[in-house]
Amino acid sequence: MPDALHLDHQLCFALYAATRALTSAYQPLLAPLGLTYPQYLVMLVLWETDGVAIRDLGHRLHLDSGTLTPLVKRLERAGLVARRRDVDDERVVHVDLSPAGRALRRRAQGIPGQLLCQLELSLPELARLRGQLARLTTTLRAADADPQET
Amino acid sequence: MPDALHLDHQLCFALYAATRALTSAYQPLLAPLGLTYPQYLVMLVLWETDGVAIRDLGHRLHLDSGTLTPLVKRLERAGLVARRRDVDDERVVHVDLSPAGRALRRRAQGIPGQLLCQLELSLPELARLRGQLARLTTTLRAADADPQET
DNA sequence: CATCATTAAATTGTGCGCGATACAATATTG
DNA sequence: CAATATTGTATCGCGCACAATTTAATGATG
Repeated sequence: MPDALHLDHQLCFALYAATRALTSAYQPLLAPLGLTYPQYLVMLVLWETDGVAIRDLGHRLHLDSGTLTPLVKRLERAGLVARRRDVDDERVVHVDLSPAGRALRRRAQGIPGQLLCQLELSLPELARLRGQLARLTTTLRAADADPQET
Repeated sequence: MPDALHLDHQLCFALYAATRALTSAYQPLLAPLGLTYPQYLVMLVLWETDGVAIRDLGHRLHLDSGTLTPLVKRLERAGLVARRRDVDDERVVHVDLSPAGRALRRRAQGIPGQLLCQLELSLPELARLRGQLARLTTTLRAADADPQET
């Protein structure tokens, strides 16, 4: 029946379109800082936890090394971070903020607020939406790890 | 204050992560059909509206020609569609389903149902979430077109 | 009729996102 | 201690996503 394929479009596509719209909205705010949206996410983690291992960056952001390695190298070329091998386990690479990387934090302070205005959502609505999306992500990851689902 | 940058992480990142989790969930279902997720979206439109112009595909999916031109060419190489110049306006390219492209529709019928099971959401929850995301997308696009927002 | 602005595609370049693979370092097992 | 398995990065290739530029065709204007 045609309805299923049409409804499906409405469902998964809404998420897909919203993400692209949101990252587009970030772009003009991040461009003055010289950051892309995924780079901004990495910087958010670093501003919370300087010196984090690439492995843990991947766990926090659900990104693999194939994505993070070149991204972090671009941040390094931009002078925002430095890479450092762990002394005890040389497989592990830590990412340290440079002074410029730390300084950038102040210029990023206003971004969340500016975007919140554009969203035109009440804080409860926003919290609810965020919770639903987080639950959706968890469910999908669980289903992925666990093949047999109804 | 640190909280703003942390809260922002929770908000925008939830959307970003959910989208990647959802497209990952589609992949094993689409791989047997030889389709990627964006290609699947294009096929959904074509199954509804055969012969649609690439321009109108872009409007429906909010994707530009830089994305759609190579994507449609890959679908053409796969034998699912054919490209055709408009006779009245040769700038316009129409995309027609091939017999194989039309036949693929039947094999895609089960996909929405299979994914719905993995989501573990009630239909009202799902409809509500979809509605919120659609509204979010509309709001962000409007803010983009209309520079001055509080 | 010639010119010009507009529009639609195509092209080019950068940056993800991720599967697959390779490899080195560590941990585990017999 | 030696063989094996696991873990963390790095590399490669493909497919988006999109900005910027180019090309081509249309319609409008002088």
